[in-house]
Amino acid sequence: MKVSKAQAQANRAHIVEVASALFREKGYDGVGVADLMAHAGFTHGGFYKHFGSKADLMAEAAACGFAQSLAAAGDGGLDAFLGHYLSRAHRDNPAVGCTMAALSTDAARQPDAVRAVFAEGIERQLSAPMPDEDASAVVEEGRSRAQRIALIAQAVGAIVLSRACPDDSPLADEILEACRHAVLADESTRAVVPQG
Amino acid sequence: MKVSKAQAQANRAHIVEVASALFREKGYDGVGVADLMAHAGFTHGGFYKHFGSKADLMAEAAACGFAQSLAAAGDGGLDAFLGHYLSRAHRDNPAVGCTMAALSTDAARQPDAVRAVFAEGIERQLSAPMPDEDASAVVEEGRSRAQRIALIAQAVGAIVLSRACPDDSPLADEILEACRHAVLADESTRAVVPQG
DNA sequence: TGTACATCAGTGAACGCGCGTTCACTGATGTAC
DNA sequence: TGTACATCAGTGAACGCGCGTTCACTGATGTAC
Repeated sequence: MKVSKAQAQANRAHIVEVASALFREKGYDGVGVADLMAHAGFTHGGFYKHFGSKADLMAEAAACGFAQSLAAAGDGGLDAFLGHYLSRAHRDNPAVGCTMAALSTDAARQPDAVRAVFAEGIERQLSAPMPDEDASAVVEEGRSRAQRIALIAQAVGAIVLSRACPDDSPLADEILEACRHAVLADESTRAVVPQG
Repeated sequence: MKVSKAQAQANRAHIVEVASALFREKGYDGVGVADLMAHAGFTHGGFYKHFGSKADLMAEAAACGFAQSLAAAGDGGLDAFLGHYLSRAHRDNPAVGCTMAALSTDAARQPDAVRAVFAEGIERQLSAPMPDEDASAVVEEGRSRAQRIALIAQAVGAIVLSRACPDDSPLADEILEACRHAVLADESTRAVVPQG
């Protein structure tokens, strides 16, 4: 049975969104094409009417994930951002969380097309307006690019390490808390010694 | 053909070492039992004379990787450590690099037995003597546990993100450099404002 | 506006392949006498 | 020390299964007249 062009386009977008979540949860190798299509409400045969290969979908799903992150971030201050990003909720729900934290290692083993999307996604996170200590505006011109990179790396590393621990591990929670405090402490000293 | 007990034990250790490197390079799902045994110089059938399952080997291989890291680290100062850890050489050779950076995301999707080894491995990295700014010993009692966690998270995050970029990406190198500088800058200000 | 036909999103069976695991077998090692 | 036998690390074929991908088919959509 054919379907209207608009419906087909919507179905395609739906598949990408579902894939984006499933990949983040189970990794690229942890989700099969049949799996994925079933979760989206289709049979697997139609997959190749939309995508050239599973790797093509990986790239599109990653782009979708990065777009979602950008839409979600950046409303509150650094404190609010860290409270959300370095939370147990984020750690325990990778499907709706940060694509960098969930799939960077998987992406590293994929073709350049997928990794190019990651580089672009990271780049866009860097260019996006970053949360600043809005009220206590001791800082004059915000973080440097290098400082934004370092901040993102620390946050991603914290989630990655925390997720590697067993479910009830106290260390898993400690990692999140330690990094939250470290970033905020660094933030407060940056005003004193601006030459970061 | 049977083999002496000593030889069998050596063969087993060899398989674990080979697995440790291959898993770091290609991920847990990227290496099959037959693959792995062939790389170690055996046929796949004998695998289950040594290990109960592939997951059992994952845990042992991770422990082996952590032990190697501990043996390799900690001789120089922080500068030397970062120069090695956040280098292109480390990023481009995961097989002989840090297990946390290479497999934490993969481990997060594995049974608790594997993740327990990771938690223990992270814990041991924290307890190990960490590189300090030996000569310019302005800092009195070294880093706090939380500061060590934050340092490791940042270093791991930097490698993970750098590896997700395409091979010739300038961003991949920039991430390493930015994090190296950020850590050293933080180190120098920590002397000024000891309350980290 | 109404009819005839081409398009193509979605279906479901099938493809070759590699996966983790099992198993009967081999033959040197290690042990009992 | 020498012989007879049990052990068990390693071999290689085979197991069922799920993978990514292909393909003939369906039938509503979209188009040409």
